[in-house]
Amino acid sequence: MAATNNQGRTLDRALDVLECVTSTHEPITLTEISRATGLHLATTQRVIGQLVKRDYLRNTPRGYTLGPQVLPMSHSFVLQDRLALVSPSVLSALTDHTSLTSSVFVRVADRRVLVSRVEAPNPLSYQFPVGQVLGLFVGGGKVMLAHADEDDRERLLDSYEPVTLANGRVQDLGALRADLEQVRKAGYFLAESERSRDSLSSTAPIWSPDDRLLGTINVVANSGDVGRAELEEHTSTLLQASRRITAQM
Amino acid sequence: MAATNNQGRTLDRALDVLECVTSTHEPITLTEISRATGLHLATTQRVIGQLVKRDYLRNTPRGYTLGPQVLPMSHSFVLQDRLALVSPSVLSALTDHTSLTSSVFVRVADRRVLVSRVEAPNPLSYQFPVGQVLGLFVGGGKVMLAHADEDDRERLLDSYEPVTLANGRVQDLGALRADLEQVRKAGYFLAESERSRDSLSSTAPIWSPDDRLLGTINVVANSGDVGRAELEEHTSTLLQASRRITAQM
DNA sequence: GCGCTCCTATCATTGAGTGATAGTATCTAT
DNA sequence: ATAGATACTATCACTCAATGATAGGAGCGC
Repeated sequence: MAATNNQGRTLDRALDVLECVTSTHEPITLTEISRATGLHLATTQRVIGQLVKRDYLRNTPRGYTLGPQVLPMSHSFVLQDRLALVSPSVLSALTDHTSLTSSVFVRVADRRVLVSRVEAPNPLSYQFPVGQVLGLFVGGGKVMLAHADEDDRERLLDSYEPVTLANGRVQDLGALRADLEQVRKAGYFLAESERSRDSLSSTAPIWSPDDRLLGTINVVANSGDVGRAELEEHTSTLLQASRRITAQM
Repeated sequence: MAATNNQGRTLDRALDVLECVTSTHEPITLTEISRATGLHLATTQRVIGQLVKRDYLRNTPRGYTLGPQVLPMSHSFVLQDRLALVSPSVLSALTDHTSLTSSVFVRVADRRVLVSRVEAPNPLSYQFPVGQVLGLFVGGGKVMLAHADEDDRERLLDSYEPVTLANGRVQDLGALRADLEQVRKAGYFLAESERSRDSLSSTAPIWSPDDRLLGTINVVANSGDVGRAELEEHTSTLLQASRRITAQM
């Protein structure tokens, strides 16, 4: 599950367990965790015991789930993190101008995580989706991947396997590389039903004042409501929103 | 900061560090964390190094803050936890009937944590407050304290120091005990400007089908908008909402 | 310059984490 | 009922990773 380093092993293993329960969005049993993480059953049990004692995990009849102790951390993160603090007002303005749902993602390990979102006037889902984890190989994830360090990017691409997009197309490594090149050239990426069907999204990178990649910002629409050309017209607004965030960092 | 057990020490200490950064809602330096947790500087540094490497902490110029890796855990918790899943619909109905903001809290260690909230038509704050941590000695916290196990409750009361409520009254141990008795007798608690000024709240316990305390549910209003008598009238609605949650657990 | 604080790196010691083993509980199938 | 899975809990000797004292850099103010 993670690098098998020999320093900080105990903590690393505990975090492996936590992330294992996190990525499974259903209750998971002790033995399943043990298998998924590759840890000895006894070790797994000891770690879990500690995490349960401190309310990071909870033991339900159907297996272990995350415990309520994880909530204060996210709450505190949102109050501490500069990007999370700055994003909402910029996203509100962006959604006002475009009437589209807008979001900010940041890179976490080999994924991206939703940090802030403002729903369009006609909201899609009720559930608060902050913390949702998505991949780097489809849709707006490509923007994050395109601007990653070269060695980092190549490491990720080495493990890439072709996937079928929501629009039916099979995306092989060549097509992905072409998109990444396109992202770097154009400065944004417009995805047509890549991650979910009948949706269009446009994504731009967010840069720090010293030109490091902080995350991505995007707008998303239903294909029925908005056409590709119409979305293209919002490109300058999107890029401007990105720069407004940069200015406040 | 936590029990100085000799089993699971490494993990316990790491969690101490995490919770230390969590409770401080501002960046905090290495040495400050070392002092606050009582850990050796070298130990603190090693733990932090691991947590940073895995994006649970982040190193800003002004000190350490939480990292984006904490967000997926909360997201997953909300998708996994029965109470968090059930609460929103009940809270929506409660807010519809009362026109008041309604919330569900659960106990975490010696505190309570906001798990779900539905804002009143005239929303108070924009910021998403789920994960906010509050105490057990004021306002709705008393409901949670009143129904805790006796030894647990006495342990908490042993460390109690009189506090000044937002309404100006000083609450000594006797007054607190009287309120707890009142909570158990009446089955709910009406607080007048205890935690924050010019606010009224009414809080009821949430029971599991086998009569264990799961959390609390409450409604809160501005003193200007709603009087005490008016809030009392919503008591049966509040208790009914609590029972609706119990029925779905 | 000196002194102070904060952070990083090194390394011998040791005790906490480890994992094999055995024991218990629960369920299904026959 | 009995057998036989499967899932979980408890025990304990070994050993390797966590520990913390120490020393070394980096930055800041006086």
